[in-house]
Amino acid sequence: MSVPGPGAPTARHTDRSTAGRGRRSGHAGSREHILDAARKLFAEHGFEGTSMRQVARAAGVDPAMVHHFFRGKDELFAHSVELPADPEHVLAGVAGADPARRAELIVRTVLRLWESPAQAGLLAFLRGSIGSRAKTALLREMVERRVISGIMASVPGPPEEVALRGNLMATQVVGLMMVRYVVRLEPLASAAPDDVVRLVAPTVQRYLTGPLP
Amino acid sequence: MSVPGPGAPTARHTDRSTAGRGRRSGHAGSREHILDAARKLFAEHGFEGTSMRQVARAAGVDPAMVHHFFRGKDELFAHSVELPADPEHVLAGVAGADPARRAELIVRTVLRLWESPAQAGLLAFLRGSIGSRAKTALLREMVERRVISGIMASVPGPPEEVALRGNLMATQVVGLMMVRYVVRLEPLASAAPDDVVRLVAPTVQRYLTGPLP
DNA sequence: GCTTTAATTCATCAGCTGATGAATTCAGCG
DNA sequence: CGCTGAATTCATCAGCTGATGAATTAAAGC
Repeated sequence: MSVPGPGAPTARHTDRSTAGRGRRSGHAGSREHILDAARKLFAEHGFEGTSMRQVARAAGVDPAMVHHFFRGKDELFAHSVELPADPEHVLAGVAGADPARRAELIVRTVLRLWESPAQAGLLAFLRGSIGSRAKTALLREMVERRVISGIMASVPGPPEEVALRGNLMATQVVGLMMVRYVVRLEPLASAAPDDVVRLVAPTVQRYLTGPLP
Repeated sequence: MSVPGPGAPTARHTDRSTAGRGRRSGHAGSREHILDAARKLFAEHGFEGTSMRQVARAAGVDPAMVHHFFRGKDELFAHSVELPADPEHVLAGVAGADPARRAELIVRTVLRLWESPAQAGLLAFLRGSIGSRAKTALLREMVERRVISGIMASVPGPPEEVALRGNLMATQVVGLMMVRYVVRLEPLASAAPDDVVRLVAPTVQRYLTGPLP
C-alpha cells in the first residue's frame, strides 16, 4: 500500500489493457477513441459542460493523452466536432440542380446527413455553437458563406430578394432539424424520411422560387 | 497594509456603495440586480459557461449573496430564465381564435414576445435548454404540454394528424426564432415584424389547416 | 429602545478544471 | 543490437468552482 510504484495497476480503466506507464503493445487507436468519446460527450453536454478528464475517462485513457494529441480543449473541440463532411462536398449535387426542383434534393440531403453516423458530430456542433454568443457568430459565418450561398447559387432574382429567400429557406430547414433531431417532437421525429420530404419540401421550394406573399 | 479590517474598502465593486460588511443603507434591489446579471450571462454563455462568481461580480455583489437569495446555481437558473411570461398567458388570445386565421396571430405573438424585454430571458432559456440532452428533454415536455397543445386546441382532424400538424407548425416557428433571433441571419434578422408575418404566416397556416401534401 | 429579522461581507472548504514536465515503455529503423 | 521518436502514465500546478458558517450591520416590529 505504501509503495504504489509501476507494479500496482489498480485497474481503473474500463476496458483497455491496464499496465503501468509506457507505450501499449498492440493497438494504436487511442486518438480515435478520444475523438469518439469527445464527440459523444460534446453532443450530450455541450462544450462547457464537458471536461477533458471526462473525455479521457470515457476513452479509457490518461487525461494527459488528450493534451498529447490535441493542444487544448479548443483544438479537441475543433477536431472532434468539425463538420463530419464539409458542406461543399455534401451539397455538391444541390448547387447544380434545377432551381425549380432543388427543394426536394435539399431536404433529402439534410435528412441523409442527419440519419448517418455524422449525427453525433452534428449534434455536438450544434450544442457547442448555440451555447454561447461568440460561438453562434462563427456558426453564422459558416452557414452564410458555406451553406446558404451554395444552395442559393443560380437562383434567379435580385440579390436582396435571393438573400431573403435564402433566409426563409433556412428557417424551414433549421426548424426541421431542431424539431426532428434536437428537441425530438413526436410524431415527426419518427416519421419516415420520404414522408418528411413530402411534407416540408414544398414549403422550401416555395421559399426558393415561388411567389413571396 | 497589514491590518485590512472593515476600514479598508479597497473598492473592488463596479458601482454600488462599497463599505465593509453589514446591511446597506438605502436600496434593497440586490436580488433583482443578481437576476438581471444572471439573465444576461446565461443568455450569453449558457448555463455551464456561467459561474456564480461571474454573476456576483456583474451584479456588484458578494458571491455569498447569490447563495443567500437562491439555494444554488440550479435555483438561480430556474428563477432567472423561467419563461418571462408563462405560455398559457401569452397564448391566451390564440387558443380561442378561429383556426382558419390562427397563424397570423401565432407569428405576431411570437414576434412581440421576442422583441420585448423578455428577449434576454428567452435566449438564456434556449441556450440553457439546448446545451445538454437532459435539459432538452425538459424543453420538449414544456413545448409539447404547454405550448403546442394550447395552439392546436380545437384544430379539427384526427388526433394523430393534429399532432403532426403541430410538429410541422413548430418547425416553421422554431426555425424562425432560430434564424432571426439566435443565429441572426440578414436580412431576416432586421426585417420589419409586419414583413415577417406576411412572409411566414401563410406557411404556418398551411401546416395548421391547409391540405398536407 | 430592544429584539428580531434580513442583507451583506469575509474566510474558508473540498473538489474539479485545464495544463505541464518528467519518467517510462514500446515500435520502427538503422 | 542500439537509437530515435512516439505513446502512455504519474505527479503536480495554480486557478476557478459551488458551497457553507460565522460575523457584522441595517431595517422593521414591538
